[in-house]
Amino acid sequence: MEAELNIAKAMADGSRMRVLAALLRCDELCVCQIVEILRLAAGTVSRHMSILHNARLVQSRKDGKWVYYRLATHFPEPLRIWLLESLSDSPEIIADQALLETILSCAPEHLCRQQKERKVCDV
Amino acid sequence: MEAELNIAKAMADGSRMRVLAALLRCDELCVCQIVEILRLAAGTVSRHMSILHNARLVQSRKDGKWVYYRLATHFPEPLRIWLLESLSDSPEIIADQALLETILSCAPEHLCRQQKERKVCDV
DNA sequence: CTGTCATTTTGACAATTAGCTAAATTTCTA
DNA sequence: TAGAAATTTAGCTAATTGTCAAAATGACAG
Repeated sequence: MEAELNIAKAMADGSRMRVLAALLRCDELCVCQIVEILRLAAGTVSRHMSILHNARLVQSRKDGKWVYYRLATHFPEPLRIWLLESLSDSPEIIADQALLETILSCAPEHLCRQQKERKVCDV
Repeated sequence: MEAELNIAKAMADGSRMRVLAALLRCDELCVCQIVEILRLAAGTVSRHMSILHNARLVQSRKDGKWVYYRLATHFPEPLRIWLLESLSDSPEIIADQALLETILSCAPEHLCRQQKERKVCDV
């Protein structure tokens, strides 16, 4: 039961559920892109991703300085179906989806620069 | 997303997952029967059941002094499949299953009496 | 090498939650 | 109607968790 409990706990957080919903609809996302969606501190996002990773719901790939996350190949199919079906008409998820379009249309480097400037400018 | 988050939170606890697993395999259980499986204080069990009820994963029926819980008729099918498939070879769940057989074989009144005696005898 | 950048880890703090006991509620029965 | 029994609610404590800021790590560029 422990594995299933870890999975349920991993899903039992709004931020992590939003990340899963985003990953259900795009191939992969790097940490700075997820930061852009959640608008949380990078450290916090990293922690969320490690919880998802630990539950084996996502897998990661390192490309230079960037770390990309995607759904695990063994992501439980029933859960994929449940999330996809039940979250499709959720306002938050739809809003994230729109933001995701923008995020995916520019390279990760731009995002990171933007995030840094935002921090400096205190916006 | 709120409804789905409530569902995930409801499942994200070992005791509640065990109750769901038990209810997946039997029609309904009254609170004192669930107490017998979880071996937790009645108040605690009641609270767990209200969380599951609030997430709309279970529904209740009152019969005299007893309250019976069963899976909600609208229990998400993908979740039912996931739990059934992934928990079927979990040691804890298998042990609960065996205990459940015993519990179902005697009337709820006996259980409640046993629980009371256990409390008095401090066993 | 040295500095910079993206990510992860760590430490602190606030908020949430599971557990208990005890009191309150509801229902049945004498 | 009074008492007993099953369940729920309330108050409390201890443990867990989400968050941030800051330090540490790992990778690339000059």
